[in-house]
Amino acid sequence: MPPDPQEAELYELIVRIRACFNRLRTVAEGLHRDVGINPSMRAVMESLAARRGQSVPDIARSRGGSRQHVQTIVNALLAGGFVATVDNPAHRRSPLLDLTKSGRATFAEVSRREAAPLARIARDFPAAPLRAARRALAELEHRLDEELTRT
Amino acid sequence: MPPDPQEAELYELIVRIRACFNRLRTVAEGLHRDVGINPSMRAVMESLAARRGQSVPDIARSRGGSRQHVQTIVNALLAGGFVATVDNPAHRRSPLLDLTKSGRATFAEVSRREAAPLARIARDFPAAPLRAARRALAELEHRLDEELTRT
DNA sequence: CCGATAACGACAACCATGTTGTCATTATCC
DNA sequence: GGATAATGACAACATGGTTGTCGTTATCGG
Repeated sequence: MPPDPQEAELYELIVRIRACFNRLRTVAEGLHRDVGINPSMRAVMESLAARRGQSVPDIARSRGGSRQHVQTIVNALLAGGFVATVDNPAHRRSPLLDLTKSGRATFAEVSRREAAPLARIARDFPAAPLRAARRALAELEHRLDEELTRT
Repeated sequence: MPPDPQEAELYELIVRIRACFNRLRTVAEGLHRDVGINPSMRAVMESLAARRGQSVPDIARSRGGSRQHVQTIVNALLAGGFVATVDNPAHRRSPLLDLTKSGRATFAEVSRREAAPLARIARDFPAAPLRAARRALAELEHRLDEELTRT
């Protein structure tokens, strides 16, 4: 633990971020159990829910992942019938993707499942600290980006 | 995004937690590059720095991980000469562990490396929101634990 | 129009981190 | 002293990726 109080406070916040992240991940895993998708697949479905008709490289670019990784996720989604291909007028071999009816239903189901825990946790959560935390983490995120782009 | 403003705020906070976590992980990876250890190994070393003379199951219990996983980490630490075994008077086949001189030096080096980014980020960070964020995340952590122990 | 170049799908090979299960050995408890 | 729990060692597997390569397909500059 750093001696400087401000740094100690930041260090403690970082510890909390890690602890919360791990718990959030565990909760998210529970949400996705038994619906045939995992959080990665859900993230890609979210991209397609926000903007339909994207190709695999489109999704990879918008999400920052590798093209190959997104491809494997999309392949799993295709195998599960959650997304379907649509002819791409701009590229013969690179089809556009869209959620199927089943894919939309599964996505909605996961969203529905997460609503209850979210409401339970948000209920009576002190509003002002919540806002402050969101803003502080946005600032921290920004500073970490600066840290990462240091040459 | 949930319609309720309070839930939306919480949702946004969760998004920020994930974003910060990923950046923190990337920064941490940079800190460990070229010193021969990874963050997992460092965590075990931290346990040993805090209390020397623990056995593998001791560390596993205190850190919540599986015994086998800690064993693989400890094996890597032994192979790298970062920790050494000490005879365990209470168990012939389960030696106690201790950081070697090299292990202590490496641990100190990583700690030293992280001091600079920590100080840069903490510098001029608004103190009140930082405290509020730490407290809010502690509360969130607690509520997530309740969520996870729901039957 | 044509050639170079970039982007694409598909596939394989890895890698890292961590879990789970099993076995023989060793402590511990009744 | 005998049942039971704890331990090290090892294998198998799961997950979520990355990296590299290949042949094909668009795109852009001349």
